[in-house]
Amino acid sequence: MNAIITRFAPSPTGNLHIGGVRTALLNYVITQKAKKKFPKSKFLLRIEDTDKIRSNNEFKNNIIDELNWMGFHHDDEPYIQSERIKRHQEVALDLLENNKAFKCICKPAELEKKRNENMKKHTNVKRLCTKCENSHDVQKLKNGYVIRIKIPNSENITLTDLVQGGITVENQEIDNFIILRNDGTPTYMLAVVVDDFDMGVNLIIRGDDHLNNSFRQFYIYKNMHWPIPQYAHIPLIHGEDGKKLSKRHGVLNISEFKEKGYLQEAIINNLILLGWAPSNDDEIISLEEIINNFEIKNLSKSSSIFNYDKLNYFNCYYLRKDTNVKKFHDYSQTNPQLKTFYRKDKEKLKRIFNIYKTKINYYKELENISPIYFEENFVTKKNILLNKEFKELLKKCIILLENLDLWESIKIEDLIKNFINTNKIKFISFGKPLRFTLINLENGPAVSDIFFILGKKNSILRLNNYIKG
RNA sequence: GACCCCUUCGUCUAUCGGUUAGGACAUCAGGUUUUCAUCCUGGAAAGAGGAGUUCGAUUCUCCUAGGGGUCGCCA
Repeated sequence: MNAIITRFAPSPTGNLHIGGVRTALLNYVITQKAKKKFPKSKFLLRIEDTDKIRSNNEFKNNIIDELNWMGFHHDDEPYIQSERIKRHQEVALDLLENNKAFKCICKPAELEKKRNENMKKHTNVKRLCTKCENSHDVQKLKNGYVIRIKIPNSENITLTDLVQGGITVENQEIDNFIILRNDGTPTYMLAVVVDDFDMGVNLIIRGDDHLNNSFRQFYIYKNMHWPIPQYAHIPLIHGEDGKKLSKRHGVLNISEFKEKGYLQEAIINNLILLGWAPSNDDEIISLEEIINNFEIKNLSKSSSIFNYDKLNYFNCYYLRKDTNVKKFHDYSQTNPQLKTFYRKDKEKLKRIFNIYKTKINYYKELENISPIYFEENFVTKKNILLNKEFKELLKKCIILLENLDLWESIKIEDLIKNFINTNKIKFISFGKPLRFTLINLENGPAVSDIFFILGKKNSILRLNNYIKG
């Protein structure tokens, strides 16, 4: 056994998606685990941008940035597939010269028509070009053709997949796929194999939507006399409707999760539990523990549905940890609204976070919560709770508050408790209108915490303004 | 339509032939609490259906049904 070389190979035709993050996570975890035994193991990143029309740099940068943000650092510089076209062409010509591939001049529209007809007739839709391979005229052409791979007709292939197990496919089910396009550029099917071989990739972990491709790509490996890598085709994540995850399922790009204030460890914890479970019952699990315990062979073969409730549960758990207070600080610098509050009074913002962290699922929720505490010309709204008796009590209470030197939640709480005791009233009958007077909300944090957030001066100002108004 | 894969509570899963089928999220009910939340305790909730193999099947085999993936000069 040797070092394990894995790769994450996204195409930059969109931003990094939660499904892609999971694939990257699994590649990363497996490689880190392997590194403990074989330090030369590597996790590579390859940008598959052979589709020039749909690929762009913005997507490429997003993928690289977000992968780094997640903490899935790759070894080596990112490989850019389009820079290796010459090499891909070389392999295509090699296959052609060795009679492992052939030129084809079939028109896409004709093949499309034939495919539809064959589907209706319930016959094979895989070998649609039947004439070109045996036509001397076509094979002698100097241009205006595509190059297709040759697949023997009567054999079958069995591949052993680390997740899916042994799978056998008849060659009849494999098409003579194109390896070099009309314009001389390589297709994905060729480029992916050439690059994986050249980079020494020996374990391919990818979505099981590629499972069928393995059987096609097998013939490039075989004809080039290259070793077949190990495969692990992981089941896809689905939306709540059981369908492949897509836009209509809501937030999906990792950038959006980041922007909302989800933490990396919550996302990782949530994703690793799709299709896998740790041997003990403890589902709160760190990346380090995942690396130590995860086994790809224990991954489920069936797809799983992405669940926001559980993600929120994990995020809520992690963002409350004291060790993650710094993350809130970092987040507040990336969120425009929180950043202005931070500049105004960073201590106040921090107090808000500490008091609200048991009530929120992700940081962005503080956007709606914070403004009331930063409002400079605060005016208490009308409310049925604010009756005459309350007003009279409040006047007395303000005097006590003004005399309180140490403005801390516990001290304030004691003061209010004493106050209600001496006045023989119930906490709730005084506390609730008091909360409303301060922040125009009936429900929320303990009133002593609200006082603490606002600070002595501002709290008393708000109360006095209410009394006057 | 063809090929390949899958099927345990609503969701994610545990179980490597014998279990009161376990856990987590969500949900419901109590309790703590200063409202909301947190937290604690408890409840309800599952082997797609049918054959077989076996003393015994959630577990092994087959069939059916349902779901998913693939079938591009996209990746």
